[in-house]
Amino acid sequence: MIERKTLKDIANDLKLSISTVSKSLSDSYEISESTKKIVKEYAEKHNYVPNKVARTLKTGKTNTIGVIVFNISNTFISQILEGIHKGSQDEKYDIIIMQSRDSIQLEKHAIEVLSMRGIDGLLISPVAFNSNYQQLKDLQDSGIPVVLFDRVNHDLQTHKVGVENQVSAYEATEHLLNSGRKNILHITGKNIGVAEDRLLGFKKCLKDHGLDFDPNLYLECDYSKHDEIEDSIICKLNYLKKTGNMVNAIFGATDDITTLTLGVLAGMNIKVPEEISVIGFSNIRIPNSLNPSLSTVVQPTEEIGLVAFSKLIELVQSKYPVEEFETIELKTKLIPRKSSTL
Amino acid sequence: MIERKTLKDIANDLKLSISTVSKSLSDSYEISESTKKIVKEYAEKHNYVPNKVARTLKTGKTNTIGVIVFNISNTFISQILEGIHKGSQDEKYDIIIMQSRDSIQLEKHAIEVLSMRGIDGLLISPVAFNSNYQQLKDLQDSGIPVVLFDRVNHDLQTHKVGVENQVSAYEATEHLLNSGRKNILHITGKNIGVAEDRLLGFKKCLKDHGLDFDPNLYLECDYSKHDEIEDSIICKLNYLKKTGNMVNAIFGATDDITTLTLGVLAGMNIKVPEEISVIGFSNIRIPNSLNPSLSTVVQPTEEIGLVAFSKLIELVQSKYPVEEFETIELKTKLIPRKSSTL
DNA sequence: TTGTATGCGTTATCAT
DNA sequence: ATGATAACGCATACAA
Repeated sequence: MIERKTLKDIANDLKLSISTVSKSLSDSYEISESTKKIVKEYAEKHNYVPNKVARTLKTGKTNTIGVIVFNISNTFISQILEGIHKGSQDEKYDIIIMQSRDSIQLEKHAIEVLSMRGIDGLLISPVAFNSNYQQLKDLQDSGIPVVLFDRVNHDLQTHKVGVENQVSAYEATEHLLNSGRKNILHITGKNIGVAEDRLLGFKKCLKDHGLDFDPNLYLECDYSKHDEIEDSIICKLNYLKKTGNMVNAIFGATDDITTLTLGVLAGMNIKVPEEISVIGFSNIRIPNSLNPSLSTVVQPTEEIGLVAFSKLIELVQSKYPVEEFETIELKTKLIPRKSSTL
Repeated sequence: MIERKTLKDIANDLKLSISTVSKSLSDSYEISESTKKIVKEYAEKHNYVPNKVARTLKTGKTNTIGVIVFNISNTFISQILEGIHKGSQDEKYDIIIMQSRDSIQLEKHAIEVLSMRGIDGLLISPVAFNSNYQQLKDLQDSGIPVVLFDRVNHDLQTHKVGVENQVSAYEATEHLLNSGRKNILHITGKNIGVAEDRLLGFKKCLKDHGLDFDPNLYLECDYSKHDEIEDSIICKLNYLKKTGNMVNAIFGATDDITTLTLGVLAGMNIKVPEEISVIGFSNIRIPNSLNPSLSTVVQPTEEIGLVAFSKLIELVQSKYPVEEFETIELKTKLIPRKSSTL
């Protein structure tokens, strides 16, 4: 077992003082070139690694950013994380990722763990509207900036980075209507911070096309009970069938819901798009050819991550408290495929 | 801006000593119940959060595990991370994830960053055979245990957690052969730690069926140049076509390669499985119905993560240096679909 | 039962 | 140009 060298060790070995060694390694102008050279070479040779923990304790800066998402293995999320990661590498920040699994309790716990451990800033896609508002506010007040991404429907005053939910939903809906499908079931997540605007866009589009929104053609799934989503979709479809109100299109408001819906339809032996067209927010990355039955609203996930990260760093590095916050809405891309264009 | 309270602050406010406060909060037997009560209530009220950085500096334990993977947004990897995360939550460990992007240089950097920051252990899926051997060895020697997962073909002496690569490849190959496809192109990654065994299984199966391995029907892609993989596949297929040696099946040795191959085939307008059957290692989670053309070898990703994590924690928490290491090979599942069963 | 003092490895301030 | 020393927040051995 080899112990790691500290400044003290090097100082002893070289018969120098700790501060001389420290300054040499940080290339201070106070130290002579010759001494610097000796110290640096010695450090290199014994591969000295500075203890970041000690440095953090001293400087108060952790060079770490906390990220809270509901599930890292979700395609959409992992693409955003990719963007965050890219940003972090340029800026020499480390990233600690925690999962909320769409539970307010776990989200709270994640915030606590991160705040204990010490972070310079927090990126969060909150579980629900105003979830853990007070904790996030306290964090901000203690000097740790917070930036919201993806699910930005939250009262916290800060930068928010998401997509044009309303517009995107409007366009997707219009696409369905234009292909002749007028009975559209809207499936969404309960209280998840993007649902509201997407529903608004959906409704607005119907209205603009002279159609009424039918509350029966609306299903809200509980994300915190993820396992039950499929069942509730099946249930809804069966109910509609039984009441002679079967739809000819489905609008999936999130990545998860869209994918699950397709699975359910396949399981029920309902042909897509012949019987039911499907359009949905989705970022699954598979070749078009593999996935002919799904028209998608694609979000610029990596960009969301990158932008959110850089807005956060802006706050972290700003010398004075920031008062003016931005809400950034990135554009999405509508990709029509066979599922909605018979 | 509200400052966070420290032990010192509480001690001052309560006219107690720092150590009394410290001991109270850790429920020491030395402190009277009444004092403990006062301190705890005060701490709770001002929501005191212990400074983990300081604690780490003192105790030497970070309660953090480093994880190095080549790409977090890869489906396969993110599923493994999910498993690691699950394990870590039970054990109260935090996870720091770094990406190597299949570059030995970046992998080295990741190891350095993690070791600077302080971790109690490292989980790594190495870039290549013996990549950064010395750094990992040094880490081990300095008392930070390392566990390898996924790509376990590496000389480092430690626990290794992967799947039965040889057996899985054998079975997948046999599946192709049994469906009558004998001209199989094997596409794999160069030097990535799972390739070798999968190729061995492939060859063995051919041999057992009285077939020779044709070096022309073999393509090795360079993962560190990810963007070029598609081109090299296209190139290979064109070459085979030109030389009148066209295959009727493809074996994809990794998740990425398999997906890319399908994209390429679609782009070239080659019908799957009519013209070319495809079977591959793949963990993309989409309903069967969406993905009828791909037979897969599915790996127990979450289990890989969980097992790797628990083996690491075993090392982290063991009082004495461990000498006996295990190589764990989990079972995979072959899922035949239309792509290989005309 | 409570308090004092020390050190973890840095950085930074102030001598020399 | 180099060195001595204090401080970051906590845990802990030891003193009272």
